[in-house]
Amino acid sequence: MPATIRDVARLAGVSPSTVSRALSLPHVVNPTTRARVMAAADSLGYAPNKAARGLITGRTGNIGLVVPDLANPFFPSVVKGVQARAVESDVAVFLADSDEDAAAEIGLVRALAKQVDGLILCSPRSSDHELIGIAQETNVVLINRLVEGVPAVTFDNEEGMRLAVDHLVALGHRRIAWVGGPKASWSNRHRKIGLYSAVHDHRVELAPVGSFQPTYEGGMAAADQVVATRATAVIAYNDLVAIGLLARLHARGISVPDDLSVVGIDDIAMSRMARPALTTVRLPKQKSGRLAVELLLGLLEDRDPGSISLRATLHGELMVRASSGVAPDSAHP
Amino acid sequence: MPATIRDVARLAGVSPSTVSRALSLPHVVNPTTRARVMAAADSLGYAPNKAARGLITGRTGNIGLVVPDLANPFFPSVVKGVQARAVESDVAVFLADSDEDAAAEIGLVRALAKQVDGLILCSPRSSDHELIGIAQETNVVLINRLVEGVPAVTFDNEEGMRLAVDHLVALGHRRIAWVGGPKASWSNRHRKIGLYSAVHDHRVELAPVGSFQPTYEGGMAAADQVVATRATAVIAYNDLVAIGLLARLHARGISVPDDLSVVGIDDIAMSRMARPALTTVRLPKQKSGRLAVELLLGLLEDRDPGSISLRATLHGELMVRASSGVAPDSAHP
DNA sequence: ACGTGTGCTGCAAAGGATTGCAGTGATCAA
DNA sequence: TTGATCACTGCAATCCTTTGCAGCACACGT
Repeated sequence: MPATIRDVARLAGVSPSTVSRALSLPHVVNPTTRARVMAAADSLGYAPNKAARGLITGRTGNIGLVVPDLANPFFPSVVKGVQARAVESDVAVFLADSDEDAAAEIGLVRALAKQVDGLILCSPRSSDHELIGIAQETNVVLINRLVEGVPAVTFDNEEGMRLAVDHLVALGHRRIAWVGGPKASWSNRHRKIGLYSAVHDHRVELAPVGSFQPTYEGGMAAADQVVATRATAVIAYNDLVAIGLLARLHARGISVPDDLSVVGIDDIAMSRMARPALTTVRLPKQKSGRLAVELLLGLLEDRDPGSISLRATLHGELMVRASSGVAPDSAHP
Repeated sequence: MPATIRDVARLAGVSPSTVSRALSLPHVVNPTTRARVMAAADSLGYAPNKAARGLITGRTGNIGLVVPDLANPFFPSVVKGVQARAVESDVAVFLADSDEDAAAEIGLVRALAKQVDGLILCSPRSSDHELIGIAQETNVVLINRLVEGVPAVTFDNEEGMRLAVDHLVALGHRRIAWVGGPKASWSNRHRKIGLYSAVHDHRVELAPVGSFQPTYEGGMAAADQVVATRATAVIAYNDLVAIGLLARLHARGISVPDDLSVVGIDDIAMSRMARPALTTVRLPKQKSGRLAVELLLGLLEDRDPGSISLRATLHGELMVRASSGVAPDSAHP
């Protein structure tokens, strides 16, 4: 039903080859001819069939994006960034949601791999081994995960946690609780490292309360243990957990930030709207998506690796809001 | 790099045609041959090239999904539903975000239309006229929008508002404020209709306070006008607006639900976590996505229209939470 | 022994676009 | 006038699959 290159050729009175060249290599065809072709093309509303082109050029002009769970407010932001950057380069995006399931993730990747030029895997749940395997077969860029030899854009988690700790220490806190995320999580590991290093440097106490689900419920579950540590501040694995903490603390009549300061990391939209508004470390989520696309597009240009940078690290920014305040007993220690 | 049908054919000692048939029409090839082909195929990890197949069959096995804004928590749920249903039928999904821009929306549709079997447009911002035009060229299913002659899955907004009003009236409220959404919005129009009809039937007063952005900020902006109406309850255009109301009311020292009950519609994840938790009408968002895919797949099967239902209406469910309570003066009217 | 039917399989075209190579015609120099 | 150069343009092959049609071999009935 849509116009083909032949229709345009016939209407312009030239051969299909000329149409193809007029559109993609404008300088090699006679300006008069080109004008005629152009006119014919947009009188028919012609646009080349990407699939057909892909067959011969080996490039589809499509990329794939896999995320663990769109219901987690972190990921839509990343998707949006990928989207925005992709349309700028006239690239279409396949989206897949693995539902936090590593096996499903692999399946989606396999299904997508054949019809895209490259893949962006955001916070992949698969093992390093599997990811390396995938990276050998396809062009891959990781977001929020680092694997030997695979291009990636990551957040500086260590620095982010340091920002949080610096902030709390400046407010006079000397004993800080930590609500950890899933043990298997790459970012949990790195956040923890940054945290330990920061508290060590400041010579303040750390009270870890274990691993929890990275959800609102996880935060609710962790709250009582946090209270039991007698810390005056708590840093949560992420904002969702922090908001869960806020809810449970309120229910128990513990005042934030007067009795306890709460700090998260991510800065999802919800954090601004929490009560009290959540102090957190803003991670440039959309930017990570944009950057991943740029990395991927770069990979596709020069086939020779090494010519372009394969790593990008994004920095967080402390957003001081109402959930953090001076330590309760800092006036009379 | 990936194996082609010819590689499989060579390995199995048959012609490409036989391979093709062995995989898609198993009953027409000799069982022995088929076994040999199968073995060859998965020893090479062969999967047919969708683009090449699409070229000849006219079916790509891909669908497109366009949403106005992924940052709005309503849409990721829909996307997730579409996704989930699509993978079940081995269909891949192109996702595009129009950023609330009608012109961009059309552009994305045009770009996508050529490489998909059909399109799902969620809450499209374009005019009826444009949508009809698109529907003529491509298979289209709308979500959350009704246009003459175009298949669609919608929510029963009228009924949803009635649920909200019934609830408030039962709690003794006699004067209800309404914070409207964007004038151009299809769902705003229908929610308003349902609302007017419900309050009319119950013979209670309605105090509309105008149109606001469908955002947290919109809700903040509307709050003071709501208070000025002296209504004892307010229904917001959606949950985001309701949560904005909650925030501003709290800031002004107005207690919810003691002084004022607040009800939203959508039931986004955030609503459960609001303080107080928001009473709202849950719209089956994921389900709408699943259903849209089914409708679209149905359209692709039988080309003859009329054989399948072109419309689906989904019903909301009242989620009573802490933001609504008995009317303040209902004990002594 | 011959014709017919049956069950598989292969040939070749088609689908839309790109691209190396060859051909056309014009222009210019000798 | 002829030969060479140049700027364009067209032919045809190619990418990977699918599918209508034809062909082959075999078995069976007569």
